[in-house]
Amino acid sequence: MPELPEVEHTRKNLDRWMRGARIVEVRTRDDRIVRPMKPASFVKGVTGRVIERIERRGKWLRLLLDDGMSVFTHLGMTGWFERGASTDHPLRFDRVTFELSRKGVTSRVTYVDPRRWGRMVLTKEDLPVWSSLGPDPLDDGIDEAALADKLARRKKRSIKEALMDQKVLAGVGNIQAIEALWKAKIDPRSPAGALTTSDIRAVTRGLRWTIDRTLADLAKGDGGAKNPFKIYGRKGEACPRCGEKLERLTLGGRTTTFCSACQRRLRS
DNA sequence: CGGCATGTTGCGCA
DNA sequence: TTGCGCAACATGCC
Repeated sequence: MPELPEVEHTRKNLDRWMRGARIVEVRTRDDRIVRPMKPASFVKGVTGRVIERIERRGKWLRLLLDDGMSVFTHLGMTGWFERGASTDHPLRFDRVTFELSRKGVTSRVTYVDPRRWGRMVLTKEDLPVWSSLGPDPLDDGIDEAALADKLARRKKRSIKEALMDQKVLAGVGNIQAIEALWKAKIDPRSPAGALTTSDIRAVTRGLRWTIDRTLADLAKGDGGAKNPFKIYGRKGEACPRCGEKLERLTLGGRTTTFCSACQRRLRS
């Protein structure tokens, strides 16, 4: 599920579901999600704690506990959180289950993750990867001069790979990069160093556009039946802007949809 | 059955 | 030292 908009949506949910609640019981038998900690140690460490606040940076979430510890969480490719009642049947692919109590009201929040690429790390210190993240487009905004600097230092990388580098901007993933570059009319293969100031402005606007749009879709909460994106996953379909056939290639090991007719290929 | 998947990390090599 | 390409992780779904 998760790129920046989905994780932000998750943060809002967790804030409503968990903030101010006490963790009265935790269950996990999965030794991958909480690695390198043992499941039993994780359970012991969080049981009885009150969740004071939920933060997000890029695709990472952080639950701050009342004893100064934090649970850093990453959803990997297929993780999500779901709320239910303490009496519900366990969910398929449940990995970590929190039984909560707040003002005498009990509830359950379950971390679900079929592929188990997600993480849940209980620690007092900031996770190094959390500290190394670049600015968050939603929380910090996108500073075009700072972005230009970062792109200049990765001048030979494709612009798409550079945007997905979490040290450049935190939270931009495959879909958001594809959609933003389409909006900016820039070919994803263009070297990062070839973008002019106005190209960088166009990319910045493209990112804001796709992030806001995806967030709005999530807020509507309409089951997510079909692909809500303009070009992601639409190889072979007509470009919604110029009508030419959308193409696909691989960049940095990731599938990339684009329109060679209306996305300009920049050269350095 | 084959192919593909919204992410991150670590390794080997130039 | 730095950067790049790629496999690995584990499993579902079309």
